[in-house]
Amino acid sequence: MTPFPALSLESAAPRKRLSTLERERQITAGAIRFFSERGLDGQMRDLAKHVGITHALLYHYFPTKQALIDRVYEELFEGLWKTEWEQILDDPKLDAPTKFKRFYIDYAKAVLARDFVRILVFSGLSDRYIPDRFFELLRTRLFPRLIRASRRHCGIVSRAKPAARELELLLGLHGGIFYIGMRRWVYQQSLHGAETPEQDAVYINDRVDSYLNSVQQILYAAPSAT
Amino acid sequence: MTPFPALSLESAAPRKRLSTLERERQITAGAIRFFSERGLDGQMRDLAKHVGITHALLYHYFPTKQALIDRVYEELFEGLWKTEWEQILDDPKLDAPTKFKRFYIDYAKAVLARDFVRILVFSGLSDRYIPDRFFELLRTRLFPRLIRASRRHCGIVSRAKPAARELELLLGLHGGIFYIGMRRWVYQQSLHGAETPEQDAVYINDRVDSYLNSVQQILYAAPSAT
DNA sequence: GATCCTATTGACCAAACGATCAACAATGCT
DNA sequence: AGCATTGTTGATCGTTTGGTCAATAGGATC
Repeated sequence: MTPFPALSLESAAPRKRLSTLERERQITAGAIRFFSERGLDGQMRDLAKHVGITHALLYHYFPTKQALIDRVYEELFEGLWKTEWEQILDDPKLDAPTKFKRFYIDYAKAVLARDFVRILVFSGLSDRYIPDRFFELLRTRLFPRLIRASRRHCGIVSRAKPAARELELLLGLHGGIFYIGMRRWVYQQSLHGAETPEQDAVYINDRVDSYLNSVQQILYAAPSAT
Repeated sequence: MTPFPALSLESAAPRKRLSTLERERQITAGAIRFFSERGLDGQMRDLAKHVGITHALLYHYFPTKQALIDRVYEELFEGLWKTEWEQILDDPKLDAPTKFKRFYIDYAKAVLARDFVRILVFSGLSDRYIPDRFFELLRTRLFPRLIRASRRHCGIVSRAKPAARELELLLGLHGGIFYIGMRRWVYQQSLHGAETPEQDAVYINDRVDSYLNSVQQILYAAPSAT
């Protein structure tokens, strides 16, 4: 498949003998790249080539393939969630549009990254380890805050459990933003030109405006719609 | 993995000798189910067990594994796109909300099906065969019509090529709807109770309303927003 | 520069994998 | 009933795969 057996990170053949810590980091980083590309079924020998070592060495650092995958999961997850986001969403001085936009623009930068999106989806299709943990975060730390902000935006103070329609409309926004990552890193369909964080911010702002401009009317207006 | 070697479609061990056509259909149907569950890396022997035959018989009907996968791709794609959808969206007598809702509710029933969603994503992560073809459909037959209906809804008659922001806001709606399928068939996170087509319709209607209620103001109003 | 420590490797194993083929056994035809 | 057709299987092949291990060699310490 790959034209060259050795590759990217290394120039050609860096020979040998790194410190344990350094090599371990190198393997972990290489594994994240590799498994995000090939999937969790990627072969250990291919990964070894990718890192520039023998596959036997992988087993010196990780007792089993699953152990390495677990490490990849850890590495990918840790540092992903910024408590700073919760501070933004809890800040009583900010209005809803500001909260949503600041949060989602930064969230997109962290979460819509290639390695995370692909491994999230790979894991979803197999062991579901990442989605289970990730949605636990969203369910407990994110969605309640966004619902609260949405309600306040509409002049509602209730702290009642979100209704299904409330949550679903929010998930429409959330999923619409995640769809940017799906198209970019899974389908690899670019539909239109430049893909910079600045452009993403424009699109995210529009999506947020669309949600906040209509949520009042759709969910909390007197029962008579369509 | 699976508790029973033989399974679903067959009662126990249906012995032998089906007509060529019948067996081929059985294999194809089984392969769709099987590959949508295990991914395209699923083993031929497991698939054979799943269908209730020997894996050698698979090679009697399909010369190679790839040939079978190609067949799965075909089968999954054919009959998916209903020209009826284009008729709805082209009908000058319908207003935008009706068009969007009728279309997306029916579209969701066909496209957000388990097998299609999972194989779409599996394929996206590997050979991208399905996403490439599917997005070609969306790009040429769907999005232009939805943009046209959106513009008309806003009192705009231009037939100019969609601007990036126009298309992206629409993709926010589209992706938000597809997200229902992702959560259901990939992440398998059910966040809240019942998952019936009727419930889906409610959520889809809300999403469509949210988009159409705000698109005018966001995209086509005098330049002064936030 | 000799010595020790251990990071690194090549060779190897058993199971799994896609693929092949000669032999077997239903079914239809006469 | 007998025969030809062909759907079906068990055995087998060559390769790939995760995993093991004894032997090698690079670097630090003295």
